[in-house]
Amino acid sequence: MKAVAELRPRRSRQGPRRRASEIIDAAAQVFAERGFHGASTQDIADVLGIWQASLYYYFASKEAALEQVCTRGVEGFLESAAEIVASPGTATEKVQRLIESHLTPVRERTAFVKVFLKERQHLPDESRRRIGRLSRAYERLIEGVLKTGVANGEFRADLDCRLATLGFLGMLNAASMWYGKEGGATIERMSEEFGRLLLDGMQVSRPTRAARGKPRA
Amino acid sequence: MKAVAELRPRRSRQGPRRRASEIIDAAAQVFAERGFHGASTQDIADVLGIWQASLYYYFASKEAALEQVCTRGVEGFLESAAEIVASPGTATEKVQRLIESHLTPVRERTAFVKVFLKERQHLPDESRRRIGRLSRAYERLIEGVLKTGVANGEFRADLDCRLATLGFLGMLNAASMWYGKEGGATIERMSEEFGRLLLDGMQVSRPTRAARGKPRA
DNA sequence: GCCGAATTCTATAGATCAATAGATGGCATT
DNA sequence: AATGCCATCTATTGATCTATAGAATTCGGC
Repeated sequence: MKAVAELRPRRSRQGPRRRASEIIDAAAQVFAERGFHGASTQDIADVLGIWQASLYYYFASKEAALEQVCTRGVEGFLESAAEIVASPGTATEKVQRLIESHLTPVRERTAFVKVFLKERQHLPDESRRRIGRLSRAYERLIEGVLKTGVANGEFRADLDCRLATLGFLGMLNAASMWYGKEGGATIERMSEEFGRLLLDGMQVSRPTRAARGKPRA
Repeated sequence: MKAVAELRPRRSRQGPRRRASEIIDAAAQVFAERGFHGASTQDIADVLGIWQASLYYYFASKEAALEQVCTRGVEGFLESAAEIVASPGTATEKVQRLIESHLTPVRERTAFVKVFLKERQHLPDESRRRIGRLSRAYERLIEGVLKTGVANGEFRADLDCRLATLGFLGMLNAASMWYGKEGGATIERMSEEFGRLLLDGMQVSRPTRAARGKPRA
């Protein structure tokens, strides 16, 4: 429809990639708010103050835009996890660092991470599979650290590493959904609190829960 | 389009609510698979083997169908949590029972719970607010149990009850997304493993993580 | 075998939306 | 100040989808 052309400051030419990145930022924001199918290309154009058809100068299809958003949503996770896994340190220390490195993109690229988590299922087959492989590789890295921890006695022998990995990711990924809406929930606080919750539940040797469960009052 | 009329066994008249419930089951299944906006009413009709327009005998609009699905997706959570909270027992015991009661609907009504979790944002204002109130009341019940546990010394004094509640729900809700896809992940196993993870992370008095973190190998 | 209600079908209106094609205007460089 | 490219606009097409209206069919009960 209309696109308040009068108010739009004509963009001076920036680096060639710069404007393209603004377009994808807008797409990420809109997809995060309304979902991929719930958002129209018009919605994206409105954020930018340009006409709907102009978007097609930057991407070939709405699905291609989703792919770019999701790609930015996963990028970095695998790399920094691999770095942590390869570095020296106990499994406990690695888990703590994995938590921090998982939450950092949530602060830096909230919309991208949200879209990756909720909308990647709507990607066309090829890119969905590509991104699915990345996710699975990431999960495997985490699960590997847990298994190492079990093997060397840091973690309980009966820890179900697969379930613990899924629980770990479930807890941390939920954070991306309410980050920004929950007042005091900073990345630092979450890293600390979730680190304690998860690590204390994995580690060995403590009295049974039933025994400790008795309240003193 | 077409709706294989030859193959469809004409439904004999069942209880008045019975057929309506089958329609909503189909909607839940389709919404869970493709998302609310990604699913067409045609998709729902295809599952049932009837014509798209016939659905409107059962609901007034696609959004009304979503509302019915989401309502069935939340129902029971609040009631059984309230019952647990009101019953006698330690906070530890209550948390364990809250975990089990949260996961049970995931087995019984997987599609409904998934749709509630992922699609409720697309409900029209009024019903979204109604369902939002239910969710928040549920969260408050859980947070209340954690606070009680901190107050009576079962849980760490420095436990961030709000974050722990959100982490708790994040972990458990993620389960509904992969339940059925992860081979050995039964509700019982998950209750047990997630119970240990979360409770051990909340309870008091153990050596520092750093000290226990040293591997023996 | 007929009646009436429950259920499904047929036909279509009306809206929305992604995507294409080509025109237009500005800006940097010369 | 003329040129050429980058970015956006204008106009439109065709597909898809929700929803409505009313006709037709089924079935249980009589």
